[in-house]
Amino acid sequence: MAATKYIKPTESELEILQVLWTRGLASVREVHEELALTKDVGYTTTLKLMQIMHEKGLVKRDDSVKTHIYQAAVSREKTQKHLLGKMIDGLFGGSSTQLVLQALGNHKASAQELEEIQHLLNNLKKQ
Amino acid sequence: MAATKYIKPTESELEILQVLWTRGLASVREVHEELALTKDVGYTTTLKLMQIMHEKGLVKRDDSVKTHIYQAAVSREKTQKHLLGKMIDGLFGGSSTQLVLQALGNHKASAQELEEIQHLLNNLKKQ
DNA sequence: CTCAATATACGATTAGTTTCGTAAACATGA
DNA sequence: TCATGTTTACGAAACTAATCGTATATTGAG
Repeated sequence: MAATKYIKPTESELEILQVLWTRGLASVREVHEELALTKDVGYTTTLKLMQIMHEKGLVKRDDSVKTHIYQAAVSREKTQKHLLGKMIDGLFGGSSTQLVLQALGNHKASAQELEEIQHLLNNLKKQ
Repeated sequence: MAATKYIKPTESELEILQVLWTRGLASVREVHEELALTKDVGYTTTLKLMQIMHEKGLVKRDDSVKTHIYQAAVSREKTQKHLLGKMIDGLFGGSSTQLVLQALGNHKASAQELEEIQHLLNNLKKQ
């Protein structure tokens, strides 16, 4: 039983996955409209990308109806984990702590968010 | 006065920057030997990449001697900050906290590292 | 039914990345 | 000197990503 090889989404593919992760199900049109809010791109470009993603197995689709309905085939969490791990190894010398320090240092977090982190930290300390 | 545009290093370029960041100064040969430890690549490939990086302004070099000596022209911290910010926006919905939770959850950190994070956390809480 | 709107499919182009072969310059030791 | 090894420079090939034009199919309004 072959472990299905992890496919690294390209940047454009990630943008599309974003939309699918938050919407669940979406047509090419819907995805495109959302992308078009923040970038200037043609409809067929979005279509083509989603077709490629389908070939790669990044998305699933229901093509029993004329307007195909897509959904992500990879989970947000798995993808985050993979890319984060890659970044930690490649850019932070394998130290997740360095990454955490950098992230917290540069981006503002609310008091509530800090509490969440404190919570997790307490749990980790217990072990 | 134009803000010098941020150049995003490619994956291969990042590998080279890694070496330069830790060594400070290095010849192509030295960088190549280090890369060759973990990947199979020809010498001229490394050379070419470093030449391209020089054109892009990612590295500086002293070519007053026959064997050119290179060093990074972009700092590790700035690069980390940039790529991390991109990842937070693109993959974690803009929430650095989500990224931190994910990072701490998946990678083990030593007690000492946890203390470092606790420190930073305390400082952030005070504000 | 026919026309217009909208959908998918697909090929081609462009740009960027990575790779390496080959040539030319240069230094060094025999 | 001259042969050898090391270096840089350069061009081109192979590959990937992203873009869009055009053709074709399908649906629905009139």
